[in-house]
Amino acid sequence: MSKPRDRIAPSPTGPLHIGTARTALFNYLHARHTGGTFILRLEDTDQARSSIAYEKDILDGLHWLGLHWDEGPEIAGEAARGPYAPYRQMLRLPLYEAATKRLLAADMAYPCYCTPEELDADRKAQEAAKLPPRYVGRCAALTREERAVCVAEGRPAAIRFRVGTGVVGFDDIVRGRVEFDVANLGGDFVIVRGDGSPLYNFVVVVDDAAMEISHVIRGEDHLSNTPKHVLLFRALGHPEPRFAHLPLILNPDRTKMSKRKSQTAISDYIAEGFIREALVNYLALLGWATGTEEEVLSIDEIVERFELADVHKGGAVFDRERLEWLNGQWIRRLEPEDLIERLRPFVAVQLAAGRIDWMPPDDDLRALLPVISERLPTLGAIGDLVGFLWVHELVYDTGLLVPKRWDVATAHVALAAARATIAAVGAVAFEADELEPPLRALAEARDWKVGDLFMAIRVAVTGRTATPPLFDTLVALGPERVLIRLDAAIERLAHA
RNA sequence: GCCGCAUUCGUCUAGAGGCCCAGGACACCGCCCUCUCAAGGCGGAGAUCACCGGUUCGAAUCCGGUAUGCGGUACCA
Repeated sequence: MSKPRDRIAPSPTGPLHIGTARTALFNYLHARHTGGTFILRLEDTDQARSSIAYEKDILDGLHWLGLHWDEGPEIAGEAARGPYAPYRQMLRLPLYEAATKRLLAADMAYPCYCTPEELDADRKAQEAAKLPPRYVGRCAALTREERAVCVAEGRPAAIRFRVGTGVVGFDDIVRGRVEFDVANLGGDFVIVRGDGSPLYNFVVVVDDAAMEISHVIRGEDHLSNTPKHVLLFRALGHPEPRFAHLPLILNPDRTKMSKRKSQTAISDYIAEGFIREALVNYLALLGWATGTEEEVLSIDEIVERFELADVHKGGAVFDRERLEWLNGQWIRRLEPEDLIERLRPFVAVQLAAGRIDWMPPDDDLRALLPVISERLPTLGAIGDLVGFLWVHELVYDTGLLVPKRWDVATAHVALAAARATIAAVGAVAFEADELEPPLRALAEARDWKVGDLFMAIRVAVTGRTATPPLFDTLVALGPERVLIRLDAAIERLAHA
């Protein structure tokens, strides 16, 4: 048996959607697991809604996720890859025309001259009669003469495919046997618009046939289109591919995930600092599981374990909390240099937003890694976590300097004493291990709770009540700035 | 309306007739660790397996029906 050929066929009418990314991932997983070929095809026949910016967003997103395709369209000056080019539907128009002609010649399709008004009236009448909407077949049996009249009148002709009668069935890999009575398909459906442009349900089949796609893996929302596709494959004289309809990703209210109710653009997740390993891992686990208790898996481990037959049938609610947890898991698994590399753009964003005053050198970031990696649910959290390290002036509420058990005077005395203690440690010995003992001793000598003393110092040097461990933070700041900030805090308290 | 698909803790899921009065993970709660916040460890709470009926010595697992939800029903993709 020949190797599988799987494809993702996004339409550039919006940014890369979580659902498209998941479908792409499952196609990729199936191709890689079986040693097959993963193909990218751009479905850009909806010219009105397609844009090059969306196309770029989609391609970049797929690349970012690591879903590299074996065959695909030309992009940014790079030639198309693969023996079935072009991989962009607007460039394949002649193929659809040829297929249309064949269908027309065999009378498996026919021109339809119905106007939108007529169609609309039909639909309304059916609705009023509580009948399911379907094409009434007005043009199905036009004589040569009648057609000639329409042509002479210059009426545009859409092309309709004859659905015939009977039951169409197929064996869906995830759902099993699915059957539809052709009578419920809504009548002969349009495959080419009046303006000559072909429709999705048609081109998808022409292309899947031409590209020898063996497995059509897509969202469940396409399940009811499948009988039309099966009919078309047969009419075109091409063997049908296997179908696998994936469960939908859902909004919290269990409706199909949508922009209205959820964050759906992959680029938004990237911008927040989710990393590809986590997103891929999370998406793979929506609708599929290994059957073991393994959950944190690399894409290669998933490829190894993936089976289409193990995919679920029921929809899955997108759970951001779980994604965040996985993101943390993966951030902690990154090699230090890799993490620095990925963190840098997020620090740059802070700088550009004016939330920090300078860009820290990599050495500074590297030194921080041990204390920040377990505190980053997303890379974008870096600013909130340690942005105070890279600003000239701290902005905070003076009241924070006074722990609950203390009054202003105590805080003032304590910070002054802490300043002296820290100064006494000196720049040469400015290490966490050298700073902690004397400050603990100070608290003990004055009968202060160490937590209170440390909290006052923490706020004085960071402006925040939640930070990485205090002594590591002091070291990261360096002796000069620690003393300057302590002085500033002491000054504040003097006036409080 | 019609057609189709689905239904195990709040969420993601394990489960393919006895191992399940249902296991894991996220979230939640408590404890431990602890200078705060995390991370980590331990523990807890949380599912009459949608419902009803059948098959069977025995059903979350098989069969039928019902309910609910979702998807589709375009000269969108």
